[in-house]
Amino acid sequence: MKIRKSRQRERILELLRSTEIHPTAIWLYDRLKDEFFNCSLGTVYRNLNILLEQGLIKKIAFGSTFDRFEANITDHYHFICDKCNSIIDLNIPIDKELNKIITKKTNYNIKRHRVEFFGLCEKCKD
Amino acid sequence: MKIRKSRQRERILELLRSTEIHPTAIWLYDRLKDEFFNCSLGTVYRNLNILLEQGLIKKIAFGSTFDRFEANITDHYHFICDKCNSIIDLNIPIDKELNKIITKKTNYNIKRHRVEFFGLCEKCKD
DNA sequence: GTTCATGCAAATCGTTTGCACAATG
DNA sequence: CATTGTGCAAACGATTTGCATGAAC
Repeated sequence: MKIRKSRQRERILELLRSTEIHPTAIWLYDRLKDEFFNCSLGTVYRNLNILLEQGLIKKIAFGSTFDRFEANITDHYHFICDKCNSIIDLNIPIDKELNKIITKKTNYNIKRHRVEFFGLCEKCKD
Repeated sequence: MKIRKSRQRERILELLRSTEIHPTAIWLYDRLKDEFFNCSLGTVYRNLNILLEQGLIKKIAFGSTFDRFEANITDHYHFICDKCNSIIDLNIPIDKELNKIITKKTNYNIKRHRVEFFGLCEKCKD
């Protein structure tokens, strides 16, 4: 199955690349409507899945609640505000040795890890 | 609102304490039915939420579309198998200094962090 | 006896999917 | 023109909720 160009998908990628807020599907949908006023949420989800398969974006999954997406595909950690739930990319190097260290300690063959830090963000801390 | 004793809730907690598989709500429901043959999924969810509020259990919300639960409320890291999705408690000390270190580096007031390691478990690695 | 918990079913939320039509190459 | 993408609505899976009845205290 060949992937064709689509103005909607291009715009979704642009939107994701233009923001740091790690949007939800509906957020993208709301923005997309400004330009494609009849577009549907289904289109957003379909294109998000295509972009994921293409490795152009990443999904941040939180169990049964909603997913969030980001175009920053470099490996990085997140800070998540306990109050407003904003997600912020952390500009700290990921610990490449950790997988090896824990592999040795546990005997599981660890390929990658994910870290989230929690607390109150700048806006919520007062 | 006062919380009363309930045999169903007691059993759910027992079930969670007796297993290491980090069950889903339906898994608990299936077990609960053996004893309370008319019980409902709603009851399971309601009681899980009460137990969560009481701090007697924890919810594992990431990685998939549904939540999983555990009665091990001590702070610990998880290993998650990429193939069979089993979740295994890691018996390694959590890094208590990390919150402070990252607080200094980022200037966010970090209260806690969570780490998940991914790879293939014993059964799936071959 | 008052109030909380349950069972049941309907409702909700995020996401996926089937189908007829529109856009791409 | 052959095929993929879209809009729409219906379907889906996990979880929540409203309501009448049952259990706890």
